[in-house]
Amino acid sequence: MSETREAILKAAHALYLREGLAGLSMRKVAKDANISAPAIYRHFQDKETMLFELVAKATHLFMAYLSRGLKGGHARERLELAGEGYMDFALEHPGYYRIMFMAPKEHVGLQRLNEQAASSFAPTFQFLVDRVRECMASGDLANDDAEKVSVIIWANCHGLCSLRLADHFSEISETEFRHMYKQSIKSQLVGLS
Amino acid sequence: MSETREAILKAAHALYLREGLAGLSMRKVAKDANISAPAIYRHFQDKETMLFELVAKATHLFMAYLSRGLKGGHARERLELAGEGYMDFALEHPGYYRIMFMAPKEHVGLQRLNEQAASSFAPTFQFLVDRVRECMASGDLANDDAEKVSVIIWANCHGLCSLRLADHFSEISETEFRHMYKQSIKSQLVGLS
DNA sequence: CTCATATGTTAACACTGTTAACGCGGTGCT
DNA sequence: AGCACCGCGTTAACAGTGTTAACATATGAG
Repeated sequence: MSETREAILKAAHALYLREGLAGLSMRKVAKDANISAPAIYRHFQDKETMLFELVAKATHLFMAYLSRGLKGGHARERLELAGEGYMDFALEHPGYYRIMFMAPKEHVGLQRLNEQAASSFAPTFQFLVDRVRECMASGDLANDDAEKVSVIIWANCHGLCSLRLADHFSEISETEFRHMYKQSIKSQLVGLS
Repeated sequence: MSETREAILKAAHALYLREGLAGLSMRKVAKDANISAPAIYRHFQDKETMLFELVAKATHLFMAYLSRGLKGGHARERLELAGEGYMDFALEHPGYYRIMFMAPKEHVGLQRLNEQAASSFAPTFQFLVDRVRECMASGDLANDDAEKVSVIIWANCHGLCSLRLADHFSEISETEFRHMYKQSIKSQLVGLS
């Protein structure tokens, strides 16, 4: 790829992690990349597509976290470990998590981003579905529509993580949160088995 | 209250519902209220506090939806109905839901809003805790830390609703979604009882 | 009557994303 | 070699943003 294109992405990456989406302006990115702002538009259609590149990287990292689950010895353990990987990703990379799952399309004018993110996210969702199918095959989960059950599990994980990241219960310590998260998953799996 | 203050809020309200947060600009609000933009600042400290007024109204409406649960005959039913009220609110007033629960502080520069929203939200959370306590007393839920269990339930509801509102599974029809939501709550309560 | 206060105005500042117009350097074609 | 093209950068500019300063006007109190 182009030299400066990488520089732009690197600058945008760092700036986003430093100041969040609100602080991410094209002019700042340009300055950090030692370039003028309009030059960015030689490499990216607009701000949104530039952002999407970051999301793509984040999705890659996210997949790595989920894949930790594969270390598990049996189906149920693999599913639970994947769930913990999900939480680890959210807590260790809140900036990424926010832009991946918590940016409502209308809020910042990111319609297209969401669509693209959704499609790039498909394989990681498939990973979850696979874990669920595995559990249904081994009897760890009751037989049912695997995709639907996956969504339910995903929503449970996402609910806790997103509320946490939106500071809706910041009074709870991180270890308490992690504990609650695990318990929530376990009790939910009980309900689904 | 002041005459124009109400006009401003009304205009902001309509504009937000019409164009979302991205389209809500002080100048547009001013124009809709037949006023000049800086005049707004005679009535509100800044955009954020103006928005907070809308959130407060939304919270009021939200509480009404939750309270539908009280129609239930016994503890378990009241809890489940409250959960459905939660979903109804999210689906019928997605704009409100988004700004209440899905606006990450850093994204739009709404730090203070989130804090205030959190405090104004406290009573509605208390309502959920009460329902949970009731279920523990009646034996519908296992005895445990009621607040923690409430958070887990809330997260489950929020996870499904927020993913839905973020268009993360827009391929599912609304009736399918409602069905899945109910099933998710039921199975979770099984896990918690 | 006068003075203070509340409430509005216009002009302006410092930003934002984005486009237009221009220029420079290298590459390929005749 | 000359010339056109094109990728890549520049500066200037546009339309929009939240917000503040400076100024005006009306209203009510002493």
